[in-house]
Amino acid sequence: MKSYHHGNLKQELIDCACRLCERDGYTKLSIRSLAKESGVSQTAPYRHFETKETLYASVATEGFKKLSIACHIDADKKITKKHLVEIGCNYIEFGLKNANTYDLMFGTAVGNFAEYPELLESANSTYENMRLSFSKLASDSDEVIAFKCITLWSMVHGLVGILRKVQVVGDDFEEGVGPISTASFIATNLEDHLDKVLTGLIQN
Amino acid sequence: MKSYHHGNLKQELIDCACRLCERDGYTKLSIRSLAKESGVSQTAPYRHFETKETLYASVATEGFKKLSIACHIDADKKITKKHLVEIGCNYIEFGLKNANTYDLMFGTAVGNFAEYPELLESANSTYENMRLSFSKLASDSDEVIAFKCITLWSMVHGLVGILRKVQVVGDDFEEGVGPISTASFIATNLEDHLDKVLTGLIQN
DNA sequence: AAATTAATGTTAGCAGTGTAAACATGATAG
DNA sequence: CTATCATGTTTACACTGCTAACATTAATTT
Repeated sequence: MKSYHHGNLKQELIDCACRLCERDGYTKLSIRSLAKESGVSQTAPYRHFETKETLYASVATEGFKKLSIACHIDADKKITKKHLVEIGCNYIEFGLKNANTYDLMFGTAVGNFAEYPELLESANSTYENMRLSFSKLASDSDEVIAFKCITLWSMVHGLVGILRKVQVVGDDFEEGVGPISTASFIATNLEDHLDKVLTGLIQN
Repeated sequence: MKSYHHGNLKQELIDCACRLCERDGYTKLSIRSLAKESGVSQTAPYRHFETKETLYASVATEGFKKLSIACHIDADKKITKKHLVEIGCNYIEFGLKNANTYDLMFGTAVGNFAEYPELLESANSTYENMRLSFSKLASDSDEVIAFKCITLWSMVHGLVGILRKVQVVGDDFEEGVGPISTASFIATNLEDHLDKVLTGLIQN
């Protein structure tokens, strides 16, 4: 009982893409399979996404929105180091639990965010949230805040990457004191770890 | 004047793959185009690489070897913080200048390093080098050394990722004090930046 | 040295992909 | 009611990874 016009195809494609992308990785995602899943012809998606990268951009946009939510701290009052540690932990948790989507967000599948206004906006807004938190931590200059912000971001971003990589290998190997078990240790003591490195960054 | 047997196909394919991968990104790399480039039939590469991932693994292996060299510090004597800063800088420089290869090394194109002994070995050896440097910095326990090592690695790894991402967008936008110009600032003051964050990590 | 085997290369072909062009249908605006 | 425009379909092309069957050369064994 399906009419010629689907009615809600674009959103359904995005939702489906998000699901499949997270399940199998964006590499396995094909426009054709997506179309089939939505019971529509192979090329129908092209009415809504100029190219595959456009679809990727939509999925990545959703990803940044979710990341923003995951990293959101509701503290109107003063923000402490503990809050920032929490933000960092939530960030890393998101990156590890949504690894495939995370790849799409930070990999090279979408070349230049500037070509996709919504994506650029959602990514900037994620940054802006973190920036705001730092601005509530201490009365630093904008430059210093941005500096701290990027430092924390690159730190947690790096941890996501390394922890994931080592974890995969760790499924096959488990040694005594090598990188693998060390990474596992860090992963299970994230709060302490972030606290330690953040202390060096902020003198609060 | 080419004989039926190429003689050195495997190595030529790897070399060619490394070149093309770095030039266009591993996504654009196809076995068929590679074969054509080497003047050999479409399926000849399959005699040397079971699957495309195997080829990726070979390129990634070369990448880790180069990264090892880039991060090598010849200091038999005592190693200082300054040396580690240098290692970090060299690492980041490698990641930024060989961005496409770096993607292959740390992305998900090669799923599990353990399936490719040479890759696992070259990656581990890169880690081992860094570990050795830390062991010459102070007489810490193995656990502490591994901890510091992974922390530095994730830090520089994260910086590579964030700097690249922001740089791409920065080609189109350039603001005053936002993330883009801040990242540029960090990129052009890498040594200071690494020194600052390393100071928090080591009490030397 | 001859014969057998293993390594390496080729041809043909399948199933799947991104995407463009031409066409069909249905919703909407005049 | 009609014209237009957004949306969906069909067909087609060039490309991809990969397999199977076959050809040629190198290496090994007798």
